[in-house]
Amino acid sequence: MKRTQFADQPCSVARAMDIVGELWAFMIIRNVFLGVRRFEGLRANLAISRKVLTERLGLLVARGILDRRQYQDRPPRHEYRLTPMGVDLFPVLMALARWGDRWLDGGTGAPIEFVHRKCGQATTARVVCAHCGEDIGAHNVQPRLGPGGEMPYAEAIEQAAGGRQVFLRPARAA
Amino acid sequence: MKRTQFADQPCSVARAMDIVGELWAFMIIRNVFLGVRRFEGLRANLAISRKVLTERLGLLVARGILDRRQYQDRPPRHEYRLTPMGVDLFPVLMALARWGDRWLDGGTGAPIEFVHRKCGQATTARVVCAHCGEDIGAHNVQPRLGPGGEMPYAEAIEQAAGGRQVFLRPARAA
DNA sequence: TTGATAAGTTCCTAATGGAGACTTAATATA
DNA sequence: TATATTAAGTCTCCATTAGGAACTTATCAA
Repeated sequence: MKRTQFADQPCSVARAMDIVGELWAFMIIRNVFLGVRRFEGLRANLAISRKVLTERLGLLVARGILDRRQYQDRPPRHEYRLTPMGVDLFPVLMALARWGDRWLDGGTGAPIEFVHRKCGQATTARVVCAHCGEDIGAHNVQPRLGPGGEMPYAEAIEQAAGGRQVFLRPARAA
Repeated sequence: MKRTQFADQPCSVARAMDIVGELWAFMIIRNVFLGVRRFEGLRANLAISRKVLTERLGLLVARGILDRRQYQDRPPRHEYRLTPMGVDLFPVLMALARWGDRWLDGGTGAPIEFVHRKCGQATTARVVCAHCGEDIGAHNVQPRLGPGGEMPYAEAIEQAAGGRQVFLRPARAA
């Protein structure tokens, strides 16, 4: 059976997972961020089979996360660079790493720390509201239907949630 | 072939991906955050097969993300609640949603917005340094080996990166 | 001439993913 | 009383995918 595709769902998380919700995707991206940009380097470091690596790199290029560029002519050799869309995944990666550090470190502390150039400290990611700068947590936000949302979708969620109203309704939803 | 397991790697992202790096994991977690906590609700909303949903829920419970609790006796019925570890994924979810909104919205705008209770605005996640509050981006952090890291691992990355020094070395790494 | 390296391709098999039918236990309805 | 419905799963089957390993191509080095 083909894997279910989420690309068309009216949900940003679904569409994002369609691209990065895969065992290897973030591993590859993380390594590219660390400077491991070439096929052989990735293969050796990730212990991934050539076939799967080829497929994954192809997908990430097709989806616009990576850019495959030739870095020498003879013989032709390529490396993979993050596109702006890929670079913009860095905050997600940091948020994920913070979660992993907090809950899965086995008591040994973070395997890798990131020193923030601005302040010189080993930084941990904090996710805040872009407007007011306060923390964003599960308990201080309320979902509502956005401009790209669809009422049937919201209604389906509310039905699945047992009829409780989940969303604030925007005025235009007559 | 069994999927490669990342749980033992000395990398927080790998360990995190071992749990949430799967097509359905974040979809389920997202729905639980929205209040869809029961088997049938999830199945209907996600259009996931019963078998796969059973497996995924079992895994998320085993990994400590969800808690399965009985909410009525006769007949026995259960629902899934986020554990503290699961609730703590919310910032990651918000960071991922922001990325999806920015790059994958097809020009229609965010399908779901989150209103921040503190400031009343539709919030977007911003990932900042927990120390100084400035943005964290790919270009303003420098990785270094942390207390839970291992030299051979760091060396493997530097070799894969073509010999360039990637990590700042902590003093104790003689 | 042999070897090494980078970057893939191809082939094979085992395991996973998904559809859908079946199960169980209780309540609601005709 | 008989039938339907709902929640929450099992179970079976088959197509697809994952991963290992061997093979390919092109070039430079010894």
